[in-house]
Amino acid sequence: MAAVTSSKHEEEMMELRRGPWTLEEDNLLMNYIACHGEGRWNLLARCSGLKRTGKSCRLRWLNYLKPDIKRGNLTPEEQLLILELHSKWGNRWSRIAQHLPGRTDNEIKNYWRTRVQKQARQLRVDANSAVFRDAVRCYWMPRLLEKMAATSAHQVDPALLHPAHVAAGLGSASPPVHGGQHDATSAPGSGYGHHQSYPVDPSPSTSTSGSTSAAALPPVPCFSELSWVDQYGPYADLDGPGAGAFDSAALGGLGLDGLDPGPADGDVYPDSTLLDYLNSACCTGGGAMMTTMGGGNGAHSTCGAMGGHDGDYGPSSWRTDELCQAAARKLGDHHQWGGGI
DNA sequence: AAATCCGACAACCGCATCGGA
DNA sequence: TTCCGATGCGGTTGTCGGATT
Repeated sequence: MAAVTSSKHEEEMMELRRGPWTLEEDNLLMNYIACHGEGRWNLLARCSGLKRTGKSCRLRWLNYLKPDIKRGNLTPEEQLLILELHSKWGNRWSRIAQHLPGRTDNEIKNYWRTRVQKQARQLRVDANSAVFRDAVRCYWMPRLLEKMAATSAHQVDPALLHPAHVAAGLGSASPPVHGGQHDATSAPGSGYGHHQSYPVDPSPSTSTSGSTSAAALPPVPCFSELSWVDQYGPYADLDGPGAGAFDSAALGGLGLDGLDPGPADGDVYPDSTLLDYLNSACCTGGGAMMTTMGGGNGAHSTCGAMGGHDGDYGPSSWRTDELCQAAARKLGDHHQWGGGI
């Protein structure tokens, strides 16, 4: 452990910086990488003049400064892909990120923790439980598909901003383009995240605080309106302590991106309509999934029985490509699925 | 208007893995 | 084969801005 000790000693001697990066540090890092390329992060840290660890430099570059980093809210397509891939691979963030060009594992991980896990907590189920995956699959995903259909119909491009700052910004004082909430309206150079205001030239962000483009969407069925919800509850027990209450109150408070809160909106979906909607959107081959779900025959996860294969998550894994195709058909959209998944 | 709470995300930390000597 | 530094990965924390009270 002598090496570790001396390394720590070195770090102490260098008075390593921590916390938010400054514009000057970013420029130093970008300049160095432009000259020497990526990699050899410890050497970079020593030679670039940065008082940062190699790790910190690497992270800053990969998660923030790299030119092909895609900024902006995750599109419905990307959210859908994350849900799908996470169901297959679990918390393999880097692996998932490989399938979302321009997105970092950190970004995906944060999305999962702040959005997805929050919903699971509200449902009082484990985010990795079959119950929650079913809920996601049957409600969230169709809504995302609906959003995708709406988006493509209106020719609205997702708010994706490409930093593309290195080439143009080297040596300049202009920070890369990446808004706090990644608002597309952020002017170039004005958009450091709301946590990334440099000590100098704070560049206020035009944060829109969060939610993606759900505003234009039609009313949506919500969990609390579902007749099968209460029946489904008992099965949640199978997924561990505290997982039993798939209750209406919690469900009614859902604020999933793509799911409206429900009753507060004043729109009421007759259950029959809901069931039709869900059956047609969620199931292929005319399987009466919701009926089976509500049947109370002890089936733990009907969705899981619909073909969980090819994944590491066992029998309760599910594939969404068929689901997506079916839902897209239902929505009159013709998204192609399956490529690369 | 001020205080407090909460959501979101950048950054850090520790551990695992890889690859060269 | 073993050692050790470099790198990658996932979990967690810190901090800030907006929302709410």
